[in-house]
Amino acid sequence: MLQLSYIRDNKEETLTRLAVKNFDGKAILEDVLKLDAERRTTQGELDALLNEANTLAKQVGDLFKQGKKDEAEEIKNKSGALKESTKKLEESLRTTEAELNKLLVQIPNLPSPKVPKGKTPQDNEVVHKEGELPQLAKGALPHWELASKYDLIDFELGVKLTGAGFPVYKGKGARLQRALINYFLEQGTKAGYLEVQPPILVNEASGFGTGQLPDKEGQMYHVGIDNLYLIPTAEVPVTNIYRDVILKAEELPIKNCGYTPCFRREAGSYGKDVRGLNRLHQFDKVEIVQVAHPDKSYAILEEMREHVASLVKALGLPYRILRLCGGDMSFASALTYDFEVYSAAQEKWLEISSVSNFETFQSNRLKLRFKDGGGKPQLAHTLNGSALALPRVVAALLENNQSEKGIKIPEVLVPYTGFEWIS
RNA sequence: GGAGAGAUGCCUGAGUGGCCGAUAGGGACAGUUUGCUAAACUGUUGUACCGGGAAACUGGUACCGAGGGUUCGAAUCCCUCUCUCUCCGCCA
Repeated sequence: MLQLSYIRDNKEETLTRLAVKNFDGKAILEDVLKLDAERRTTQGELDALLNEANTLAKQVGDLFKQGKKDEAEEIKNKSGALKESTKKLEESLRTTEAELNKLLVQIPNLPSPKVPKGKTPQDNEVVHKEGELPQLAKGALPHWELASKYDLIDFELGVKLTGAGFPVYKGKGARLQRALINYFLEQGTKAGYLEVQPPILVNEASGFGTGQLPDKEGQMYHVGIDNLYLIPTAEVPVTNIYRDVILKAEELPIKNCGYTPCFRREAGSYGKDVRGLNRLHQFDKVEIVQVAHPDKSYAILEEMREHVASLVKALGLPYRILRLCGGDMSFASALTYDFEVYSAAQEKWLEISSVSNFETFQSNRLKLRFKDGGGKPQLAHTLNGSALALPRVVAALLENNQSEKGIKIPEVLVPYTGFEWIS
């Protein structure tokens, strides 16, 4: 959620930057500013009335003590009359605030000045590319066929138990999952992130805090009986740790990492994009989250990008980093780097990580602030990134590392898998 | 799931209708004292919004789990909800 004070003081700037995200904010901003002005007038009037009512009430008390009953009664009547007007004003203030809020949550975050213009993924800017694209022998298989050839993942069994998009990992397939999770967590810890293990169901307030609610309700699984949501990413519980928190400046930056399963309904997807591991309803991910001082957040974004790059590199996967264009960015992000690895058998790039700076967009909702010395609390910046999401890493590893001998496990993973080959 | 107790500031905890934005203790911070440490003493110690001011600051309003009600006046009384704790039941 954008800060109202910022919109008020920088209307034109806001419009221009929203346009980079292909968001025409003209009408909504007009309404926001109008409601804001209304709100302030109403509050001014209400405060004046309440002030009067408070003064009168005090007088009544004093008069009663002095035994001046008649005078007290008189003021009581006066005060009672005020109540009508304060009630009306309170009601109108509440309505105005609700309307204002409803509009504010519909406005996406402003993209940082570095964000390229554009509408589609084709307009994303490739900022880095590394690793040789593997030349596979004839007859190379896509990962879903490798998965069944070596009995690593059983998609049909998952359908039986739950439905499509809930695979069952078996044997070395399961062990590979566990190895990747451990490896990623270990690297996160080494990079100074505190490992946390959060709940994977969250309440509404948490969903709102990171921006999944109210709009993206349909993307999350909802446990109606208890009104809880299955998390689509660890970002939600981990970032919400800091909801309604005022930190000390010296506590920044806060670095957390965590592994969780993630659940996404992925309503509306279909076709070859969802084949095999490409898109699942349940998947595993290690997430890194930072809460940063506003002056440092972009340096930290680069640091996080480096961390993710080091993981991909260590796994020996050819990858590229994209700076997302305005049209392809998420609602809440100010700047996003996407990591894609090349999947040789499918001959396409698969997104395996997304690293973003949200600036104050989340913290404004979360009321996540920090205090510098005796100063006023100010909003912190939040950042997060996948480090990494497993399924597509697994897909790329299986496909790129296949040969007649089987599938070669990257060296860094061997201590965690306990085997060098899947064959 | 059943029965009971409770929710107050950074923490503990007092406060049963006006003198309460809120006693006290602890913690933290600042100052004084001290050769250092410790101790002692003094002071400070919330957030949001509206207004004034260049600013330090200052006037007002709201906030004692959340929402409603009674009243001239609510932390305090009433109702609803949420959560926590204790005991019992069930249980990895």
